[in-house]
Amino acid sequence: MLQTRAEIDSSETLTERQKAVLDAALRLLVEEGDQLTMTAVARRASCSKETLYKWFGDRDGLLTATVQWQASKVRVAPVDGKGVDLASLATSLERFASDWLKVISSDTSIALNRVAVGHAGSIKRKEGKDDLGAVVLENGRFALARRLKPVLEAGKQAGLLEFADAESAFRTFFGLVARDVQVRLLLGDRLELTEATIGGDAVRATQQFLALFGAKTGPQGL
Amino acid sequence: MLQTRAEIDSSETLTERQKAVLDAALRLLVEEGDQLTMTAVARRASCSKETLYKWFGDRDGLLTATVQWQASKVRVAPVDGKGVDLASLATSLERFASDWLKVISSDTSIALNRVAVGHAGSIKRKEGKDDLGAVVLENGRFALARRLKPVLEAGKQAGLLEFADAESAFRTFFGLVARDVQVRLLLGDRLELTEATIGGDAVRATQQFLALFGAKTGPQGL
DNA sequence: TTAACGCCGTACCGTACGTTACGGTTCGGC
DNA sequence: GCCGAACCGTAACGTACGGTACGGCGTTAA
Repeated sequence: MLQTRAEIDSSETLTERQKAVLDAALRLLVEEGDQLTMTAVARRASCSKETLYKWFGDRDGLLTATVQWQASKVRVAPVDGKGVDLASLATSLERFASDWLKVISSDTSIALNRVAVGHAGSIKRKEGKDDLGAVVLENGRFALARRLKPVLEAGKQAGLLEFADAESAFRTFFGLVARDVQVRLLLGDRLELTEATIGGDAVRATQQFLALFGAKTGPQGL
Repeated sequence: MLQTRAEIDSSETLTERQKAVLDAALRLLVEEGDQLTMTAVARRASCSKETLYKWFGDRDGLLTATVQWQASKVRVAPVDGKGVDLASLATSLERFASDWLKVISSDTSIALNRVAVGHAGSIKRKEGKDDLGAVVLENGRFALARRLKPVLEAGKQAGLLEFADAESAFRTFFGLVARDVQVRLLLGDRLELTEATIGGDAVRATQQFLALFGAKTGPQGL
């Protein structure tokens, strides 16, 4: 009974106790991987299974609520694209890139994406049933696009960027930032991203993006 | 030369009957998703469960054999980077991009990657135990790198490309080609890639890559 | 002909887990 | 102090599935 499209902010409709339970489920998910059993959650959260079923309906409901709960916690700070010059635009892009790399390389994100991918492989869900993959996509890749596109548009208005389609430009930026990182992590590849490498990758991706979509007007070489 | 462990080429050591069984498992994997039960495989392949266990040891062994069997089938044609001029280089890159997009958007690849991702989430595997994620990575992303890098190096030798690190250049190319496609597909996003869009994406990714890494010598505008 | 062998089909076992049921405890309201 | 609601802990139930055992059948070979 929670959400279909997952619009409602979880932090509103949940009691503190329920949030604590979902936090426990989240921790368990990160630590134990797919071994997320109802008994384990109940034990970890010091609550009864009966309560779990009353609150979340069934295992799928618990999973969905957990994913949405995590999603409601990572609302990233929106970057205002007001004073747009090349330096501030680059800074904004680097910030987005860095934030995104941190997100997709976090244990929580990896665990959640693993669950959602596995969930998408089950065919039982009827049309319109809330599936975890959609929730993760909506709060991950699509949320990023929604926040980044205004910045890109502002850059275009200011004559700093040139592109026909913001969606296409965003996807290129996405590719330049993420490259093979997410898939490798999901497949279990060790690949520790330190603060330094993330920062370097963010700068590199931003430079490449600007090289591809930066306006050719003005005296910028490269 | 393909895998780290499990070097044996599947097509060599398997009998025809065994290949047929693995094909049945593969089909079942694509159709039913994670509902790959031993009983279902036995029924689909018209063999007994006892035979499955004798041949593949346990469920994990069957899964691994299935993944490796599929991997042994998709040996992509190696592109020879001999006569290197800009046009042939671009054609090679477009070919790689197109092939890769076709692979990652195929039902088989999606199903296999889903299984491998789920597998990577289970923590029970002792160090060195063959895990599906490594096999998929080795035959996917890393195999692509092994085949593409010689082409990149040849382009560099011919003065057509400029880069310091082939690995880094490859990863950028990878990002420009795949962008968000694989993650979205794994998460269940509908996203049909037609022959036309794949071709267009391959051309775009190649142009962008050449814009970033193409040598600045000579009269090439963009 | 018959003995050995490989494999199919199926029944069977043990276990893990989702789900339900129930007794006991805490707590707010009257 | 009493009642009811909410909740905890745990036992119990049903099922699905990995894994094993066994009888039967076709094929090969002595």
